[in-house]
Amino acid sequence: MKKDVLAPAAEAFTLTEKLQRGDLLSAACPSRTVLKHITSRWGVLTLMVLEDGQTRRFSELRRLIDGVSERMLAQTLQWLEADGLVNRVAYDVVPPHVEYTLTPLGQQAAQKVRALADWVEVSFPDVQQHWNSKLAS
Amino acid sequence: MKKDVLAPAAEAFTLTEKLQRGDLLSAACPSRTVLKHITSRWGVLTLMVLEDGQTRRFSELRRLIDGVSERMLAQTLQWLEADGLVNRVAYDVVPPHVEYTLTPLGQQAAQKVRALADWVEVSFPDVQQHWNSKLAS
DNA sequence: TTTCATACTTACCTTTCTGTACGTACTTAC
DNA sequence: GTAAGTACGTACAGAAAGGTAAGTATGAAA
Repeated sequence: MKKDVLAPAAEAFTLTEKLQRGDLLSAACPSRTVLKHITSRWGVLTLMVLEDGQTRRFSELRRLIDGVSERMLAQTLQWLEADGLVNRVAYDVVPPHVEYTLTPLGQQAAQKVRALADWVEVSFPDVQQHWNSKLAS
Repeated sequence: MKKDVLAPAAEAFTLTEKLQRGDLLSAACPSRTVLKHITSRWGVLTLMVLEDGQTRRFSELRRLIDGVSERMLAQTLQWLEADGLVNRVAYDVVPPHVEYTLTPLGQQAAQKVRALADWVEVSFPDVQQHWNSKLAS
């Protein structure tokens, strides 16, 4: 059984690497991992929900994001947390209580995600129309 | 065409369906399919590359998007074409020649995608720094 | 007293994704 | 003459994603 990898192995690269902008078109660029987390099936929806700045509990997120399983939500939140996009605060109480919020970095990402998501929702009728018109051919 | 055959059901559906905005938070909403295509591993990169408005040949895209296999690029382009985001023009010549462009709808989507991709590339150093700082804990 | 809710984790298994390899029909370059 | 490029389609297989079910400690509600 293998453990889920949250972040790639740490290389001892320093200044040069840290300061350089990622290049998504290069297969080897680790920025692809970040894109993967953000654009993952549940990552997009999670960021979308948190984008309004509200603090949400795990169970709240689970209810808001229709269809996520607990397993996947937990995994997605861990990815986003590891990337520094979401903040996790756990209270050590008996019925567990954990709160999630976006970090400043996460807010930025979430805004881009929301813009895309909004576009999809708004433009969906157009896409659907295209689907329908293709059926006739 | 077969539209007539489907008329009763289709007719009752059309208005509601065409005019309604998608709801990505609902598991059953078909707009999730569109999001899936756009945010798919190669979908994002394909839209990114086409975003500059240039017409690209299949092989060009393959070279620009480092790491895609022919199979996946073809599949991705078919999804985007079916959704009305990209335009495919095939010339019936012997060594195949096919050109891809964004449709107006696709341009809109691509702009949102590019904004997100740009953010990822620019903010990647921050994420990386977060990865590194976590290693110490 | 039994049940439920919380925030996960883990094991197990199914579904989906993705890469590799091969075929094609013909032209151009070497 | 031979190899390479073009834009795919298809079959096969391994990898990854994702769902389901079960377990946990405990307080609160029924």
